Amino acid sequence: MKKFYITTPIYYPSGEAHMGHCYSTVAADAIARYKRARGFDVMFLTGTDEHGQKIELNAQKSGLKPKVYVDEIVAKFQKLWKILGISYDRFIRTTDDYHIKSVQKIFKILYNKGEIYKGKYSGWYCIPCESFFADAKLVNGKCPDCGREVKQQEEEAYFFKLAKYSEKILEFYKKNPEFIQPESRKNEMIEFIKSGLEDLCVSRTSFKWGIPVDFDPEHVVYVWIDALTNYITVLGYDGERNSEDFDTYWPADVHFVGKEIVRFHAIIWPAILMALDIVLPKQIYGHGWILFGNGNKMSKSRGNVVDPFVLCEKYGIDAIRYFLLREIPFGSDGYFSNESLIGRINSDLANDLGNLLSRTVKLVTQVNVSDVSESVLKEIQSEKEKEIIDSALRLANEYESEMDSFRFSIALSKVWNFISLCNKYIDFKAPWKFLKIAEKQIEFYNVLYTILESLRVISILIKPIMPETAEKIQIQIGAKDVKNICAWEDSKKWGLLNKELKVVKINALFPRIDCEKELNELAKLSKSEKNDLNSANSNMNLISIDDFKKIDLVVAKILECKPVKNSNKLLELVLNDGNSNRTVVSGIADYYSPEELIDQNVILVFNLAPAKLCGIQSNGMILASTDKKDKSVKVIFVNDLSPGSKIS
RNA sequence: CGCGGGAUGGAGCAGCUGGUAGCUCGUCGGGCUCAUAACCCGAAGGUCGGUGGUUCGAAUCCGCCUCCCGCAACCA
Repeated sequence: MKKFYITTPIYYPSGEAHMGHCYSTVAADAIARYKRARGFDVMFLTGTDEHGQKIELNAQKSGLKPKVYVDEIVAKFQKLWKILGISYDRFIRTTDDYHIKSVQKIFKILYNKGEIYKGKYSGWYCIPCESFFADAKLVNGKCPDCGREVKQQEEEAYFFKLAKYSEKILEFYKKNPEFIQPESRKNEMIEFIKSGLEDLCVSRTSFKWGIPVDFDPEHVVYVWIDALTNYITVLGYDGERNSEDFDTYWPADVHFVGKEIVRFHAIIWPAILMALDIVLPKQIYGHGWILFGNGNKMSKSRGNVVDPFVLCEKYGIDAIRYFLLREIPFGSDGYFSNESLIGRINSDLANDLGNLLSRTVKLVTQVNVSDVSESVLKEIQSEKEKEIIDSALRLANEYESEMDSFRFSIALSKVWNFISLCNKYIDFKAPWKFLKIAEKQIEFYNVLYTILESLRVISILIKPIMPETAEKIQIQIGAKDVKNICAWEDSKKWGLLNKELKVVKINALFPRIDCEKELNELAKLSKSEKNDLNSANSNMNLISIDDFKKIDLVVAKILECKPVKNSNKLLELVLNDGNSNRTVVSGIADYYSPEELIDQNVILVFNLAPAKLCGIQSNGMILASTDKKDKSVKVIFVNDLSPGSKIS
């Protein structure tokens, strides 16, 4: 049996699962289901990448141990996958015992081979902050966080010899032109490599939440070797002996990843594998992003609910799965809005597909003949039927070739073209005219049998993407419990349905949604969510009067103002605070021209630590507000107060 | 000259190995009544960001320009 190994990225559980996670995962699930249907032995992997400083910090903030903190979030991911019908075969957590052990072994092997060496990471170190900073990050040669002195200091760290693989990787791209998809991302990678790779720092001592390097426990393994190796450790690879799963499924047929992490998968991951003498995965597919709030006023004012739990519950998982894969071409970015979601549900799912099924089933209940023989049917088939049958039989192959290249959107649109053809066919034949004419019953039957068969084909093809809907269709057209008519290959055959038509009328597949009403409801929902959040925050973040007194606020007059070079957001201001002048850089260039600001009095945060922005030192900040209504930024002017006045 | 993506009827997109500009949604008119006010037919609507060039002919190739959006730098 041919195997197919597909993976999603392992997600970082530092926050809730969102639409973006759903996108990669639903896509991978659709392919996994599709390949299984076509007879592949599929291994579909997803999971979570649970180590690192950010998790450590978040856990600390919530007063939890890191593992307890991630356990909670990971459970939510798994719950969401269950709701969405994600048919993963394995779920790896980088905190799983077997993974930890394998990573330690892999690290050691690479070290023994000389692929990893102990080196010195040098940089500017701030002792109180316990942090390293690069040259560019320093402010006046001092710590950007606390403003204190920093020292040039060296820290031990392990490095992976990434640089030496530059040529080999480029060569690999050449030999395997399909390795990085889509094409445009490959060019980016090539450019990146050509600009020069450096060895990669693969251990940290600055935080503890990670897999300890077992022969040097001061260090924890940094994300690269910890996370990327999940694709092989899950199969039982531990660097020493291969496991049965590894032999069966590796190399991966495709890693689905977001475009932001293509680089890690296309450069670092291959280098690690080369160092381990393991063959490389066949393909990295970098899909686009789902974007929200495209400046569309309508959707903004109405609010967008993007909580996948809420949306699945409201519209059903198949609608969401369909929308994600149909609306946005897999390689490009696309916008999500409640409006476009409802639009798709109404026009594609309710009107086209749902209604086709509904009208057909109703008509079938009114036909007065059954068990018409094959030969009689063939005899009365006209050009129109032949056109439908032809298209139906072609459809599966076309669909396959799109799905094999992960072009979900095009694959689906082919199916929907066919659905549209079926609707046209019914209208052309107008079978309802034959309803009460006895001698026309066979023709009546013929039309309906043709559509039922078409629906059977459709249901098979959409099943990987819309499993529930496919099943509902098969029940209604009487195909559910009939053997050997709804497997994948049956989509390439005609006339499999029982000639004795048996339909089951149930509820509409996708009830039409009143768009206006629904959008208002969703807006209310998102509003109440926001309010909950606000009230929660106000309870959590109370500060004392002493905290407030730490901030010195002073009225200052803007004397000069000019744009900052190489920046479209920053303005450089010279302020007089009553005693002296100082420079402040402010990110308000989008909202104010320099002329508007000169001679105005504003509120200055007097004792804010200096910071360097675009190379200019900023001493303090001026107060401004983001308007709740239109999100514009407005500086708070206090022209009736004189410069130097204290605010308390 | 930091890197990259984009500018096509009201909206979202396809076309970009050059040869009468397409799709979906929306709008308007008509048909049908089996169906989830669904379905079918038809129409209006674009000098394909601007400009110069190559060509018999350019949305499609080349030069220049303008504007948008990511990333990077950075919104103190």
